[in-house]
Amino acid sequence: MRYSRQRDEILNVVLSSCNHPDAKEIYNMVKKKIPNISLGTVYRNLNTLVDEGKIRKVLMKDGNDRFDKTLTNHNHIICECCGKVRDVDLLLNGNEVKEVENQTGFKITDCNFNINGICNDCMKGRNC
Amino acid sequence: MRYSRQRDEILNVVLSSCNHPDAKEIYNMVKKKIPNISLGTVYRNLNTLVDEGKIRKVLMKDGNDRFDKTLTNHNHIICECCGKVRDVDLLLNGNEVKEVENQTGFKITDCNFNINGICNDCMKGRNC
DNA sequence: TCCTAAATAGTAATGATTACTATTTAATTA
DNA sequence: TAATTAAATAGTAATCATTACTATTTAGGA
Repeated sequence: MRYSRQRDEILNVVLSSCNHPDAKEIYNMVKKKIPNISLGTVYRNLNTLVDEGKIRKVLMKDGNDRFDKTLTNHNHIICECCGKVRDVDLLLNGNEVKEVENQTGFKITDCNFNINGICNDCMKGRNC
Repeated sequence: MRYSRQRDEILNVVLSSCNHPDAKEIYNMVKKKIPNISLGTVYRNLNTLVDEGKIRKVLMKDGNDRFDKTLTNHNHIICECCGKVRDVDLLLNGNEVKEVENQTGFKITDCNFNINGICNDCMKGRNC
């Protein structure tokens, strides 16, 4: 793995993000530092960084995946109204894992919750 | 909602499926009865049937969604090796829902688990 | 049978992502 | 320090599931 300024800036953008940015948003942020960076470079390096375990990918049901600087085990809740993504401390406990494994004969490797809901702002009509 | 033979056959195919077929597989099955059916018609009617609550959509992380005849609340476990999808009886219980709602300020509308694992066949080297 | 809006077939468009290729560059070696 | 080479990039084309569009067909009521 060779150093590249592009990958370095991409990592910085994700690590300094407060929300869960998607590839295009990351691309636009990095462009401020490296104006001629290619979108393909952003995608390639995001995947590399995920493979290295330096960031995580959040799979969205509309297919527009997002990226996450938080590495501790957690899941996400997504506002159906405004699309906001929030971290959630909720995991399958050991008993639940065993129960599913017994029920299905599968060996669980990982489990992510796609929780859908309405956020407080949208509930109060602030957004949509 | 007007009757159409196309929608009727599409529903039949999903209801008589044992696995969780995707749109292309459904299209190919229906083509045996209605050779000149359009793929767009299959997609449109699958979405209509989902909206009507007659079938369900299973969101896959590769973006190639599948369809499910089972309407009772359940989730899915997916084999990372062969792609097989199996139903799982596992839901958030009331306490977990409340806890997440308190933690996030979101009102949960629905929650689906994307559980990944290795199925028995693949574990025994039968598939991949 | 006639009429009209709903549904279809066939094709084009969309949009996120990946693949491809000539060029650039990190970093090793002489 | 300069030459070398494989890894990484920029820019563009391709992919692939899905949706949009439009002329044509059709269900079902008058």
